[in-house]
Amino acid sequence: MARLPKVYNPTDEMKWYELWEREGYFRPEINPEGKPYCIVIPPPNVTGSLHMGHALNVTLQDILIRWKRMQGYRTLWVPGTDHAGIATQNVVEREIAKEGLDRYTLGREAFIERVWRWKDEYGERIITQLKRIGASCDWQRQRFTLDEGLSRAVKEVFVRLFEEGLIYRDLRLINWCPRCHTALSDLEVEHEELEGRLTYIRYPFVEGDGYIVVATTRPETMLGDVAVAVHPEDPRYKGLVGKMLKLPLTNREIPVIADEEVDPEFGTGAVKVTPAHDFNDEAIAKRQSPPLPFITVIDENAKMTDEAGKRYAGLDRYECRKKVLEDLKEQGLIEKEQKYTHSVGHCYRCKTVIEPQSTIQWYLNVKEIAEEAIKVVRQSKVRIIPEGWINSYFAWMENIKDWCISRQIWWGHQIPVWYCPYCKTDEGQHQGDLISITFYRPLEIGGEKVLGGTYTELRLRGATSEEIMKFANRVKIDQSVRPICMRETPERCPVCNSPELIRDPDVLDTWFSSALWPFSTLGWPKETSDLKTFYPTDVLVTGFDILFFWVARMIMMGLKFMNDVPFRDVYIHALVRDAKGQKMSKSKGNVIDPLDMIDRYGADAFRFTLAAFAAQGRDIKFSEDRVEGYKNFINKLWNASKFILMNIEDEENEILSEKNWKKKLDIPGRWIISRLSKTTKEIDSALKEYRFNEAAHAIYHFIWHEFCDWYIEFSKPIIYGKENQLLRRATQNCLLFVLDVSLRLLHPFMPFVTEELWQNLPGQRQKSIMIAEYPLYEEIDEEVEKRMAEIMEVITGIRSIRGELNISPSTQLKAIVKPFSKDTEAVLQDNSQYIKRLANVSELIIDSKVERQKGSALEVRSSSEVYIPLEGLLDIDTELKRLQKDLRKIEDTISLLDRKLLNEDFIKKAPKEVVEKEKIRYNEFMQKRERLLESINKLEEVRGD
RNA sequence: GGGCGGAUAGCUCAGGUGGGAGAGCGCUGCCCUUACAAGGCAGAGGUCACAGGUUCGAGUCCUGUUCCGCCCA
Repeated sequence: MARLPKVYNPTDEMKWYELWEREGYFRPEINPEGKPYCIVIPPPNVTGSLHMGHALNVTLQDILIRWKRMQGYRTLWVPGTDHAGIATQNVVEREIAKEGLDRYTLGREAFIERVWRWKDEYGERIITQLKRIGASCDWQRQRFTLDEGLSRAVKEVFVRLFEEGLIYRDLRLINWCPRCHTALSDLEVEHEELEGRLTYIRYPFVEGDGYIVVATTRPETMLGDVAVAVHPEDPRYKGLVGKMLKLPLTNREIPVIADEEVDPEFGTGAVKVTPAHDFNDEAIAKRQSPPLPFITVIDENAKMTDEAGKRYAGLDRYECRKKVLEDLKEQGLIEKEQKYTHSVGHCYRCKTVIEPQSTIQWYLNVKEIAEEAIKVVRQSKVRIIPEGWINSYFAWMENIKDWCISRQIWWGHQIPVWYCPYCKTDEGQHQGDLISITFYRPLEIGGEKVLGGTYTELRLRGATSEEIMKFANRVKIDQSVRPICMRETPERCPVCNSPELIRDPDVLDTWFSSALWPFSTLGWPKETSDLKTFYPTDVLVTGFDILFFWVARMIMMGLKFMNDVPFRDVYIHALVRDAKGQKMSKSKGNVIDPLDMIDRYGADAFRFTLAAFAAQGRDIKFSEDRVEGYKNFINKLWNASKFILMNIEDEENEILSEKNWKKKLDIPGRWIISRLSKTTKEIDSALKEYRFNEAAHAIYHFIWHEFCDWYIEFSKPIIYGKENQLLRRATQNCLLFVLDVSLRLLHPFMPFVTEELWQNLPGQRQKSIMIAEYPLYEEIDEEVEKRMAEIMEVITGIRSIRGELNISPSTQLKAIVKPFSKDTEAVLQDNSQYIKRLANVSELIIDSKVERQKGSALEVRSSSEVYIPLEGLLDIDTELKRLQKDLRKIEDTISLLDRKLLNEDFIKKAPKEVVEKEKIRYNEFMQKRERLLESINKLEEVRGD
C-alpha cells in the first residue's frame, strides 16, 4: 500500500464523483431489495447559479440520502430544474436587448425557441455545480418542469380541474408588475415599509360652499376617483352621504357614500374611492348598489391613460403625481401634507412597485383542497419540522384566497384553452367581437397601418388569423367568450367546426407546475413503477421562504391527484446569512459563492460547515472561520489515518487474519469501541430527527477528541513496544476498525475524503464507501468507560500540575498516585504503562496506602489523588495559589449543595435519585476539600519555617 | 395592526421532556514529543437581556418590559 501524502489535497474530489456515477451508485437499482426511500429535490431555477441556500439545501439532502443508501434502502433522489417563467424570460429578454431586439420583434415562437436555446446552453450549469458539492442524485431521472412528461402532467391537471369547475376566469383587480407585464399572485408581492407622504386634498361640494378633505398616499389616482366614502356612523359626516362633490382637475362629479369598512381613524375619516387602482376601493365599489364604475387611469406600463385627461395622459405615474400635486396646490386644494410610513407592494422578481390592474385572469379555487391539506398536517400525516412552522402553515391555509394562475408572459406552460371567434356567446353575441387585440407595432393590412381591434374587424379587413396572433401584444378575451379546454390542440371548434381557433395566450404560474413535482417527476399521469414504488416520498427538505409558494401547493395537488400526501416529513432549514446576519444579496455585495468555498477548502469542509451550522429554527450566520476549522479537522483525520496505515503496513495480512481481536483488547481498546458505539447511536438518533448539527458535532468530537487525542496516544506504547504481540495485533485491528467505522459514519457528511481514505484501507470488500454498510451500534460498555475515566483522570491530573506549574512537557517527572479504592488501584496498576507515557512520567508509584511527601504538588481527582515530588523545584507560592484557587471553587460548590441538602422540601419532594446523586457529590467534594486544606496547611507550615 | 422567533463566554452559536452552564474560533502559558505546528498539553473567561411569578429547584415553564430579526395584512 502506498503511503499517504503528508496533507490531503481536495482538488481531485471529482475523480470519486465520476467513479460513483459511472458505477451507477446513485441509482435505486443498486439496492433492489431495500425498502424505498425517496427525496425529490427542490428544483433550482434553470437560470440560477448555485448560492448558499442551494448549497445548504443540497448538502442536507445528500446527507440523508447517503445515510439511507448505506443502510440498504432503495434510495432515490430525483433531481431537476425549474423553468422559472418570469426569471428566465427576464434573463433572455435582457440578452436579446443587447442585440437591439425585444420579444415582440422576435415573435412568440422565435422567442421561446431562443429561450430553449439559452436553456440548452446554460441550463446545465447549476447541475454541474450540484455535482461539485457531491450531490448523489440519480441523474438518469433528471427532470425539467417544461419537459414533455411534465407538460403532459400540467395539462392533465389543468383540464381535470377545469372540468370540475375549480379553474375559472374572472375580472378583478390583480397585482400587476408594470415591468414584467404580468399578473402576480398575492404571494409574489413583497411588502415593504416605505416612508411616503400623506396628502390631504379638498374636494368641493357641487352645491354650496365647503368641501370634504380626503387623505391619500397616491394623489395621482384621484383622477380615477368615483366616490368619497365615509363610515356610516361618523358624526362628522352626518347628513353628507348622497351629496355630490366636484372632483378636482376633472369635470367629474362624484357622490359621498357610506361604507362600514372605512376607518374613521385614518386621515380625516373620509377616503377617496378609486376602484380600478386599489384593492380596498375595489371592495367598496363592489359592495355599493348599484356597484360603482371602474375608471382606469393607469395602464399596464404604469403610464396615465386617456381617461386621466389630456393634461396627464401618457405621463408616468410618478411624474403624474408631481403634476397633480402642483396643479392642486395652484388651485389651493391642498390642505396639508405629512410624512407617513406605509407598506408598498413590490414585484418579487424585479422589485418594481406593483400597480393594481383590473384584468381577466385564470383562478384556481383552492378552498376545498386547502381544507384537506390542513387536515393532513393536523393529523401528522405530513410532519413539519421544526414544529414552529406549523402555525404559519395553518394561518396561511386558513385564510387562503383563490390562486391567480395565469401570467402574461411567454415562457411557460401555455394554458390549454382555445376560443372560437365564430361561435356565439350565451347572450348571442359573436365571440369574435369580444376578442380584442393590440399589436406591438402598427400592422399593415390592405395598405393601412392598424394598431389593433376586435378579431372580427381585423379579419374583415383582411388580416389572417396567423398574422393577428403573431403580432399581438395583448389579447383581451371577454369573460363571456366560452373557453374550450383540451388535453391536445383541437383541430376544429367542437361546436361550430370552424378550423380557426385562438389559443389563450397566457401561461401558467411556474408554481403551478412545481406543485406537481413529487408525482410528475415519477411519471404521473402514467402509472409507472417509480410512481408506485416511491410515492409518497419520504422527506422534503426546503427553506421556509417557499413554504406557501411550493410546499403547501404540493400538499394540495398531491392530495387531489394522488389521493395521498406527497411526502411524510417536511424539514425546513434555515436561511444562510452573512457573518453579520444580513441576508446575502448581490446589491449588498455580501454574497459568498459556494463554489469559491469549495475551491478554497474542498467540498467536504464546506458541507460539514453547513451541516454543523444547521441547528433547527435558527438562521445561519455563515462564517469562513468555521470552514477553515473543519478543513483542519479533515487534516486531522487524514493524519490519523496516515498513522494507522503506517503502523500496519508490513503486517496487513497477519493483522486481518486475527479474528478474535476484540476479545484480546485491554481497557483502552474496549473503551474506544464503546465510545464509538455511543457516537454511532448519537448520530443515528440525531439524523432521525434532522438534527444535523448534533450529528456533525458527535462525529467531530469522537474522531478528534476521543479517537485522536486519547486512543491513538494510548495505542502508541503498544504499537511501538512490540513486547506483547497479541495485544499489539489486537490494537492494530482496533485502530483499523475504528477508523473504518468512523469513515463510514462520516461519509454522508464528507463523501470525498472518506472515500479517498477508505480506498486506502486494506481488506475492503466493496468497491466504494458509499455502498458500504452504515455502522450499527452494539458494544456499549459502561464499566470499561468508568475504568478508563479513572486512568484518564490520573493522566490529566499529572498534566495539570505540569501545566500550571509551567514545567516543560519534556521534563520527565516522578509521580505518586494514591487511589481511593482497591479496584481503582488494580486498574491503574494494570495500565501504568499508559500513564507513564501519556503523562511523561519516568517513575510511577501507585499505592492506596502511600503517604504524601513534603514538597510535592497535589492534584485531587474523584477516584484518586496525585503527588508530584518537586524537591527544590517547587515554588511554594505558586503551588499555594493553585491549590487555593481549586479550594475556592470546591467551596462554592459545597455551599450550594449544603443549602440544597439542608432544605427539607428538597429532601422530601425531589426524586430520590436526584437527592442521592447530590449527596454523593457532596461527600466527594467534602473529601476533596479536606485533602486540599491539609495540603495547604502543610505548605504554609513549610513557608513559615 | 396581527403572528412567529431571538437575546447564553470577547466573537459565532449548541443547550428534545425543569435537577452538576457547553462547542468552535479568539485569548494566555508551556511545547517542533518519530500521524498532524492546519498540531499537542494546560488554562483564563458567563448576575444565561431585564422585572416579577410557578416550583424543593428555572438558561429551560408562565406574565410583563426593552432591544433585534422575520412573516402576514
